[in-house]
Amino acid sequence: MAKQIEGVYERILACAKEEFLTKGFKDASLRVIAANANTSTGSIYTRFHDKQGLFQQIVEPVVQGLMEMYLRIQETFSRMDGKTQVENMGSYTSASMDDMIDYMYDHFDEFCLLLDASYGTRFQNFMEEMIRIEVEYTYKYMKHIDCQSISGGEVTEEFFHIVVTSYFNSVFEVIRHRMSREEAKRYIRLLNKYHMAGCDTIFYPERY
Amino acid sequence: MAKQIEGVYERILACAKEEFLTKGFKDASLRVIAANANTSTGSIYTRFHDKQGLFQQIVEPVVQGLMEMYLRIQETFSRMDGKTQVENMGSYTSASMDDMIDYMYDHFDEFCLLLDASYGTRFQNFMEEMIRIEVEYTYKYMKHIDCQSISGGEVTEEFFHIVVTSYFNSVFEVIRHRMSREEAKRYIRLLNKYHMAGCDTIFYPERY
Amino acid sequence: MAKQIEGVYERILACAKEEFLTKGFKDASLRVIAANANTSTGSIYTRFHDKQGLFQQIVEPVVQGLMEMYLRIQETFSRMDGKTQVENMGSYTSASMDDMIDYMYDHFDEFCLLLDASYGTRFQNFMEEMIRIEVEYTYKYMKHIDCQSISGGEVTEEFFHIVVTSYFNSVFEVIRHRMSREEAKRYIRLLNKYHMAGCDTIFYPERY
Amino acid sequence: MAKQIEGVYERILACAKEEFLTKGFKDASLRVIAANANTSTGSIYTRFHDKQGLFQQIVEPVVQGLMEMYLRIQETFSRMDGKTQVENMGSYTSASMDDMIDYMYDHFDEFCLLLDASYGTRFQNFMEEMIRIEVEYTYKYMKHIDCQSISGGEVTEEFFHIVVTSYFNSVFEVIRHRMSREEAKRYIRLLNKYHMAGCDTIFYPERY
DNA sequence: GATGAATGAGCCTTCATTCAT
DNA sequence: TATGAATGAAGGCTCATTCAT
Repeated sequence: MAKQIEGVYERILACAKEEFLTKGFKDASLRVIAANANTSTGSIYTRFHDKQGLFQQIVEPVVQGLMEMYLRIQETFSRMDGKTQVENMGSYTSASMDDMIDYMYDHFDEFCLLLDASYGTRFQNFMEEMIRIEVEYTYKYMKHIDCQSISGGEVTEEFFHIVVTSYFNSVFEVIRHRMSREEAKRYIRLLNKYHMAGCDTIFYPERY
Repeated sequence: MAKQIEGVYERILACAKEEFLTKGFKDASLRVIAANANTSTGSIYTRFHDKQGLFQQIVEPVVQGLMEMYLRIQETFSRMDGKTQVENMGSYTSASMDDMIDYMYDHFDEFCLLLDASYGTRFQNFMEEMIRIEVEYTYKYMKHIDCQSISGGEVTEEFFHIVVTSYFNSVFEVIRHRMSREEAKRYIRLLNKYHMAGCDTIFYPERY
Repeated sequence: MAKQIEGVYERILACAKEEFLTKGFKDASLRVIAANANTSTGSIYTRFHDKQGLFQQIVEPVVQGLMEMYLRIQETFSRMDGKTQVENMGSYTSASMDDMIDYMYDHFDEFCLLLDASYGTRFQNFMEEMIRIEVEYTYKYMKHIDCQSISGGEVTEEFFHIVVTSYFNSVFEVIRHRMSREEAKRYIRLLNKYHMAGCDTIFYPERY
Repeated sequence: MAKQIEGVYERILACAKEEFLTKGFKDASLRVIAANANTSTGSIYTRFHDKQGLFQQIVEPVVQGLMEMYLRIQETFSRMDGKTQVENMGSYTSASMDDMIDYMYDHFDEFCLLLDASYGTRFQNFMEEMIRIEVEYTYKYMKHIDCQSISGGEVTEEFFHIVVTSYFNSVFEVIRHRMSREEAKRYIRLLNKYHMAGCDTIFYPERY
């Protein structure tokens, strides 16, 4: 009864991360990964079924973790009463983002894979999916609190989507620059202000 | 006098655009392009020399046009005297961006190729290059007019780079949404306000 | 009634020589030849039928000229009476070779093509063919004058073939070195002595 | 433990030898080799990395063996004292050549590949290299023993190069004739005498 | 369960030759 | 007759995946 050789699993994952990060999913070569991990292509298939499976194994826990955290944040916010929501939106968003950044830095490589190396996998739309959810929730909320520029039709859901994408991408860009966690947080706090001010121009255009 | 069969050139270009847009440069197959264009792989080589050449033929004029326009804009601005610069920065930037949007819409597919399908070609860093130039020029300019948060070290060039990337990407995101030109312009005007306000939080943080 | 454009024929030949010399018959590209000759591939086919035909056109006159000269030399020798033959063999061979060298130098490129670039054509065995004839004639002659080592079976026709090949190749080697005609002749005269002495060891082994 | 299917390695080598011998390196087709060997092109790559690697695998050991043997022979000779050298040159050369012939016959196909099918590989100059070495050593030696025709400038190194080439080629020609090993040796012994006598005409022209 | 050789489709590219203009 | 675009077979090579050992 042969047992899976200890350490191989981990080595494959480590080498796969590197290969995927360097070349992207499609251009990554399983043979190269196997060779670097000092094992055989076959043993990748035993453990991960196929190339997609390998990528998924690396990335899925982080996807789920991120999604859970994200939904928890949304959930918590939506359970607040209306007044609290309005009063704390800024600080809550900021604190939440801090937690998210921590999570991303705790799973840095995996997150980078999702960001820039997932083309060709079923995760290639992960970021878009998150943005979609964010847009949906927030847009509903803005409508709910009767935001004028939305009910007035000046800010469509599509435009809001673009803005949120811009926001997320600016955060991701910080990640891509591979700065230290603290520096990143400082920058992202600045970005929050930046985008908050930007959002004001959208939702309260009369002030501009 | 041997002539190229009429329409083949156009068909190849059209099918190549589609193939490149769908799969990206690397994953695109010349066989598929040739088959869709109802011709032979060889006839691609007759016209475009090789795969890179085909992509280049599609994209290069647009790259040059865009670069020229972009540099002309920068040049014109830098020739204004200091006072005019400060006073008209906002409106000038906005008008310039309108021209750029027009150019991009005039060459829509080509621009999308540059945006999302150029990995593996010598154009893969085109957007980054534009951003780099924009950052360089503008950062110098801000320093020149003695922006406090820059001389104070709060806004590093790196952070500014992130912000500009965010700005450009939001514009590109509009393009990606494939909306009508007019809608796009309207959105992008809004985005300009959005980012201007955001930039104020960076350059004049004392107000926030 | 369109006429063949003047000078094209010559230009194709010139460029073909260069291309064949540089790359050999198989690796030579008709498109390169046409391009260098400032004409079209088609015009090569009009004039020379195909790739082989082009090579042949360059080389065939020289092949024939050389063959004629060679056969004339053989013929003349065979018409001498036995005594004259024996007495003048050395000087006659030497003078003949001088004439041949002149011929080769008069058609230097063509000869080099035959020598080193004819693989893949019907001329690839041209040299062997010449050697075969030389062997046949000379061997018969040696037998005729009742050479002991031949009738004694010590020198087979095959061995004689090898020796003649060696002789010819040493002459060709001089050609390959691309020295001046005069220098070449001087060297080849030395080579004649060299091989004459060598031949003596074969035909009169008792002296060695 | 995945094993290479038995006999495939050998079959590929055998078919490759045949294909290379028949068509030369460049014109040989891996597809044809694979088909003849009843396997897939991929399995050639598994074993030999690429086309060059396949050729190299066949030929390299022989190249090294021959070179080692050759250099050992040169070395041994150069270690003799001057008098012994002069006295035994003939017999030593002859014995050495016998050993070389044995080696070539022990690796007949490989040697033929080197001889006539290596164009386009890194072995294409192997024979010239051997000749170059031989010329260098021997020319030095002749100078050293103060050969008159060398110091007199009658025999240049270039001419000597031509002569040595002629000698080697005559030996190779025997190989090409694919005669039995014994016959070959007998012929080559005769060739040695032939060329020795020839060399005398060069180095001691006053006797002729 | 581990191995890695085998597979064969697919990649870009080159070429001699044909043939419509 | 001149042109050179069109053709399609063939080239070397890579790869994810399968499967016998």
